[in-house]
Amino acid sequence: MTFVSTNSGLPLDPIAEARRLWAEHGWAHAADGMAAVTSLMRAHQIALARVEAVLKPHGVTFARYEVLMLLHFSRKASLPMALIGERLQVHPTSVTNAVDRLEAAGLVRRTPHPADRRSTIVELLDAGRELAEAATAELNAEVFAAPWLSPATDGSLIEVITELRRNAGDF
Amino acid sequence: MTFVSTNSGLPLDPIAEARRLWAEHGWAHAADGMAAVTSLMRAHQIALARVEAVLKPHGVTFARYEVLMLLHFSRKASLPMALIGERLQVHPTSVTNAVDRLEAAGLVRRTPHPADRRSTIVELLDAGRELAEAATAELNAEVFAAPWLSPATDGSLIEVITELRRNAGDF
DNA sequence: GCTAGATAGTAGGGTGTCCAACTATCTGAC
DNA sequence: GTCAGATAGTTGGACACCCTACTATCTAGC
Repeated sequence: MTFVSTNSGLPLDPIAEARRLWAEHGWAHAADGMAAVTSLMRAHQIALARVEAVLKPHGVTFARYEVLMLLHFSRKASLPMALIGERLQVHPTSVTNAVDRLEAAGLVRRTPHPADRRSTIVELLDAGRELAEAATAELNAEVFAAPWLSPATDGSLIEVITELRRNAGDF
Repeated sequence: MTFVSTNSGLPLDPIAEARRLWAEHGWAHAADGMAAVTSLMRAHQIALARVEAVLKPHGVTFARYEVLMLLHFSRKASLPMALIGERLQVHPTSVTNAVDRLEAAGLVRRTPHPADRRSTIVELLDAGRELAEAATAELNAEVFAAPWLSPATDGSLIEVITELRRNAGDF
């Protein structure tokens, strides 16, 4: 919900405007929740755009970068598909999709699980590791350590969302 | 980034784990930023899923619901395509997409702009207004006023994200 | 042992977002 | 007045995500 009344030429905050309208229509009890959800949507959009802009020259998306880093941090640089989906909290089909593309790019490799023939192991290849390291260096410098989230408040953001995730049964 | 070490059987917070790994790898300066961005991604996923679950029986998605509400709140229940994209902060093609489906569902109608023949006005139809009102009532009750965001902290969430958006030049 | 139910992965379908390119139209500078 | 540049909207393509359905395989209960 990001509405702005057209009364003035001043640059209003669309979300604050929506919250005001919500309250005006008798939904004051839900106005904060609406604003919180809408804020989350927009913040996600902003954050994702920044991350993707850095990753694009490296030839990967954030979803695929996450898979590479997950493998990079695992003991043997290899994990079953199902575990990847569980850790990244995405649907199995999303894992299939990401691994398809990573494999086509020569960054990972599918290997049959030695004991369970239903399972498929994804293995990080050298090219994938190199790309992950280079991308991480740039991501850290350009996005994660950048001051668009002021140091004081990003800790607060993490805290609040941690509570939200806990309430949602995330962990 | 949501990684969990496989050491213990305890349900760890994947994001806290990723932050720990980031710090261990000498990226402490970027660990909070990484955790903040990852938190945003996950929170968005959770919030969107809740909203979409409520809207699904009404036959609309959140993106289309936002268009309906924007029209509902406008003076004449009609707005140009371009203005919709600007207010909702999405790409023009996303507006085209949403309006196509809303129009196919008989919820809105495209009308030529009387003065500017480049422009197209989107008009809310009765069915669209009714759907928006019903969906809002349920969304308010089931999601926006629900306690999955504790009343104390959702205000804090809005504040932090407002600052983030302001730093991003959002308004 | 054998079969019912759970689990792993994939294919197909639907939706949202963005980008690049293209048409049509408007606007302002000369 | 004309024409270059800006603006509105659409089309086509790439990606991500989810859901449903389906195959293959494992596991547990009888």
